[in-house]
Amino acid sequence: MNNLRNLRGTVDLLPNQLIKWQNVEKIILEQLSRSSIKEIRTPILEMTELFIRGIGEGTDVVSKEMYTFLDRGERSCTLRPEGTASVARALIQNGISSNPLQKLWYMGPMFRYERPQAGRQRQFHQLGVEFIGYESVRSDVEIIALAWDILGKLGIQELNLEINTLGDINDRLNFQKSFVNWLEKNKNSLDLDSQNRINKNPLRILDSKNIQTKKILENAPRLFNFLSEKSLKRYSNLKKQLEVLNIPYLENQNLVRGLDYYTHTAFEITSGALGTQSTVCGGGRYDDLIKQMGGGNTPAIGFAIGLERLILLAGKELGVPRNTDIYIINQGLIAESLAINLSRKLRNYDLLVELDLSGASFSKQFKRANKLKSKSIIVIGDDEATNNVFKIRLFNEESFGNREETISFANDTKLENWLKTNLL
RNA sequence: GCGGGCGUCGCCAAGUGGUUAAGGCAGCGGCUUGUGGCGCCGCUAUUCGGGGGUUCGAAUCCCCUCGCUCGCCCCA
Repeated sequence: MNNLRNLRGTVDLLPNQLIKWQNVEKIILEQLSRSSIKEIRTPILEMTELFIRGIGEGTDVVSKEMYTFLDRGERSCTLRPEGTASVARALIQNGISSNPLQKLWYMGPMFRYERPQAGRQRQFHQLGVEFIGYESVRSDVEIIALAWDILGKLGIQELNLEINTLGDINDRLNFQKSFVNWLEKNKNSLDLDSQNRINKNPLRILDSKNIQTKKILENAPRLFNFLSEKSLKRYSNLKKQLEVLNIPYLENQNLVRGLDYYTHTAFEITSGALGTQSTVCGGGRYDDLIKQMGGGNTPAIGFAIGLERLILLAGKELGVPRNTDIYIINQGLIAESLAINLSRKLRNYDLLVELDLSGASFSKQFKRANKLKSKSIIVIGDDEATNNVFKIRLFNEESFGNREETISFANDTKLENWLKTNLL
């Protein structure tokens, strides 16, 4: 056996799997286009510094999950672990001030160096959407609705939307001060991971899954109690509007999400069907990120959907391949070129045409046509080539046996009529 | 990074110390090089993830290693 293998945590997507991917992507793209959201493509490779500054040094993603290496010029490069930082960078670099309001999407591979498991790979794919320059609650609602609708268009059932608010920077700093204080006092009761986070990333302790820690946290100060009037108002407006749209949500005060840049709204969409990695969509508002990265004061909100997880959730019917409409059986030099020409003509009718290129025996070619469940076949051999005709017939159960029709290559009308009665 | 499970053909597998490593699916060839579904016949692992050891003898026992997988942490 071969010792040349793909890298751990990467996968080959084979033709039969890609049918489902392509269908899912098509549905997504249609919905994005209808929502007037424009595509942006940024490099997969960026300076390491971008993610450290954008995502935050204390985050798990940056501290232990990045695919980082030195290039030949000794520059530290990183394969992007997420898309928002790159988009922000691209906008700043290309001068967003000329158009501060933009709705953008991107789709592509992301990389995180973790142990693979169900629903988690080192190279995975995300669809990301970012609304840049929008501050209103309406934009929060629209972006959540968009994520919700994309999942809906794919026929995915039984999703849970969880929401929370993290307040603005001041709310957060006030809370953090008091929270860290409390944590220090109760340090010994916390699990080890949480103890280590006290100084690095205290907010993340909030959604610890350690049972003991969870219990102790019940008595900790709550972020919610540190929110300003304005932040609270914003949050209740969000909830009201979601209710108007009939989008069901659950409030989860422990939902803080992993990245430093979030402010106000944070949300997640999960599905029980995914097993332990249940999040299919995660997002939130990041009003300070672009300014922090050197741009102007630009509020923004976005989300990312994990495509692998989406594919797991999407129905089987999206993975069904399109049937061959016409299989062209051909043999002999002249027949070959006639066949190629005919296949081109037929494809103009948006038919799926499979041209046999093997030169194998007729019976072999028939068997292949049958294996592909082709709806019809065309036969061109020496006899036909000599007379400048081809034979065509349906190839299903009922038409078993010979009921061929002979059509001249010059007689396009007859061909078109046959197609119209039988295939189109 | 830490736990659990597993590694026999492209896929699913039998085999648990004794001459040639079942079988099924898929694939390829033939019966049938001008007409497909069925059937029949044949071919496809000197080798059991890799290395070392025990033994007269190992896919089967032991050690190491690699890989896959599920879970923890965390995320998509």
